[in-house]
Amino acid sequence: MVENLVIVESPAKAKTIEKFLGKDFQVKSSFGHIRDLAKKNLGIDIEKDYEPQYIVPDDKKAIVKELKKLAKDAKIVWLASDEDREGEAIAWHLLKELDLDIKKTKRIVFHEITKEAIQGAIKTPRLIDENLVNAQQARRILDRLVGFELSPVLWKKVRPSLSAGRVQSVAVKLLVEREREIINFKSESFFKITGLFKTNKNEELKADLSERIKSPEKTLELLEKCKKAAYNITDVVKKPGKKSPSAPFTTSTLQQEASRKLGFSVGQTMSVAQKLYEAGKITYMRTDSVNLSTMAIGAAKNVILNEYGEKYLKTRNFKTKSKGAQEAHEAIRPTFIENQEVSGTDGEKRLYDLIWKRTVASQMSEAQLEKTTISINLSNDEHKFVAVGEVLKFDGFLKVYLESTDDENEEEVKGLLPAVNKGEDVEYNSIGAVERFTHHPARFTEASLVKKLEELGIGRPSTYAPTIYTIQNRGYVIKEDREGKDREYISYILSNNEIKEQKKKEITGAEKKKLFPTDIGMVVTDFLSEHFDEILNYNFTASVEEEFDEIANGKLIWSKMIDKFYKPFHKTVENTLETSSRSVGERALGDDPTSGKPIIAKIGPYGAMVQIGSKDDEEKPRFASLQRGQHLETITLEEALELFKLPRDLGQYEDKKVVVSIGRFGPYVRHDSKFVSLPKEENPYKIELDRAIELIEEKREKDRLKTIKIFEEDPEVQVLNGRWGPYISYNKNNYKISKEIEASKLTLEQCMDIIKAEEKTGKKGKVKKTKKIVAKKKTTKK
DNA sequence: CAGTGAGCGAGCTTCCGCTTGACTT
Repeated sequence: MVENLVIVESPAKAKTIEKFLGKDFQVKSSFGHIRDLAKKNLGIDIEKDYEPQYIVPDDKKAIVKELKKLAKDAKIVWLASDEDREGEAIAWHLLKELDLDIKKTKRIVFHEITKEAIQGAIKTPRLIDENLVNAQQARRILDRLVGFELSPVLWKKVRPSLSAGRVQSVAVKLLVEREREIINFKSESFFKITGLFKTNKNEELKADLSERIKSPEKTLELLEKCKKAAYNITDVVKKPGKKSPSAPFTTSTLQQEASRKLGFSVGQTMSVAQKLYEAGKITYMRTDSVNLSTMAIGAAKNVILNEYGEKYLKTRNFKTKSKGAQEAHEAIRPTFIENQEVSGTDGEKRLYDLIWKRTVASQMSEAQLEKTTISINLSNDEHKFVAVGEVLKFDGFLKVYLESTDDENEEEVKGLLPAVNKGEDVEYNSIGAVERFTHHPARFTEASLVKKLEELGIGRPSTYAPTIYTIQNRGYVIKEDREGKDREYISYILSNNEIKEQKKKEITGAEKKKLFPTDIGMVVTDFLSEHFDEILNYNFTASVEEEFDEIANGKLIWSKMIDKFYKPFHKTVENTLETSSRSVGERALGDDPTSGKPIIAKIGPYGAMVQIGSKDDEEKPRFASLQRGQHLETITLEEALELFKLPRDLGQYEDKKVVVSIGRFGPYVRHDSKFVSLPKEENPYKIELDRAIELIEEKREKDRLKTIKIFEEDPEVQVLNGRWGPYISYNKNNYKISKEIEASKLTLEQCMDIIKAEEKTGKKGKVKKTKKIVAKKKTTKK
């Protein structure tokens, strides 16, 4: 029996700490929260002053049972969860659920995982801070009330299974607003004029005109002047500058840099970091702190002195800037900064390398720069050319690490300029004017959205990645690449006293791994903004956080705070359910020229669609789904009319009609009540009979190859060849055949055995996971 | 692999923050 039981949140942490504490201490992990609100009836008793109903979730039952037993046997139980709101609540739940005797229970906290810090914590135990626990309960209850009252409104007013919440709905709103800014953005063109000059030492000097010029006429006018002008250097200014290293990584900055430098999704970053953490290679990866322990700074100092010398050393402490940071952990850093590399997968190595460099660089000296600005005047015009160069005088931390930026406008690398003197004359070699265009605000990537959320104080390090996943999973947002479009632009070149004009082409607007709001994401955001403006407001989280702080300071009673929010909120929910109409994002596009009926775009039961006429007309309305790349917000009447050109009758084949149309699985050809999907490169609006017949024949051939065996005794049982190898089809269900069996030799009896065997095991294990899919199939089949 | 439509059916869906595995496709 061990006298002391220490409970922390993470098992990896437990393992490390156990080593520091010696034989009398057993360290166990709670694996995060051990209780949560029940899912039935909100899990909150509104009538009883919002009394929470806590239960232990199924996947936590085993760990609770084990901890309970160990706690019973221990003389002292040390609750060592993190020192923040959630950590305090975990300690309190443990106290309650494990039924701990308050006299033998002690609450301790530490900020860094070192022997001294932990032994120090053991010497200074305290009581559980009930106020802080209450702040957490208020947070939890508020989120449940918002999520579980808002989501059902969406099920009734927009579409089933949708979700809304304090965090996710705001994340989607950010994307929707940005997308609309982009849609409404009007790009303007201007001319960027760059001169290549020759100094009297025959060196080349590149300089840009200090102003943009809007019209081609004005540009040409200026170029004409340039022909005749004399050029003189009127100014050479040298200014020292410096660059400082960024703070060590937090969860959010790690996600951003891994996205920019390694191309990782935020989910990928977190799972690779988790692996490194579990292997003891880095500190905890879910943190909002930029703080390094004194031990870590000491280790970084040694590394820098050994590797780069004293000139490169400058230790510092960084301060957290982000809103609502709770700083229960250190920044993300290598556990042993001496280790510049680690073993592991390619991803682990690369992420570790990034963390190592960022940590070490944060304790290095600034880079020293010299910025040179050279101005060149024209003898016959007010405009002037300016050349800016930057020279690195001392690299400092840049020797190790340079943070990248989200800025997509590839700025030219400024380099060294030739040595020139004020008053010196130069001549031009050539002067070019290129038409450029103003750029719409950038679309969000997963990582830049996390950055924005963090700035607004919405969400926590442990939820950034799951939130990004949820909004994609619910269909509010899609991450994808989009192809750019061709754009023409004009370019003039003046050389040898002659101006030449060229029309050039470039590709613009291409997007890679960007987040786009979907039609449903826009409709839901509009609906929520209209009825629940308060919750969608970017400041909502910040303002409730202030109140949580007051609860934590004992200045506010949590149930009062909840009541003040809930009463009016609940009224709005009821009001909205009663009075608002269904929201399908309806947009009128104009009238159909043939029938004169109005054409509208809206969300239908199967996604975005266009419709001619309405339900109430005598004739049934006609429907067509929007195609990939088309959106409710932007589809035009012309595009809609195009969609109604289907189904198309192509003619006859084998005395039966051949019809091409688009169904829920994409474009298809129908012939003799059989369907053939069109391959991607075929266009249903243009395909002709000959090609359709080819496709029909191809499909027939494939079907012939598909069938391995059909049993005469029972034609329902078929052995078929599928995408993943042979399988058995029976009563519209499919059953896999294990690899050891040769499919062509199966007998009917053997097939039935396989079917029976799978139904047994299938029902036990699968039911839970496939529930959703089964339910969906039912509704779509009928 | 199979499936190619535009609200009757029964019952389900959902939140945010703490933590890791156990599952396939």
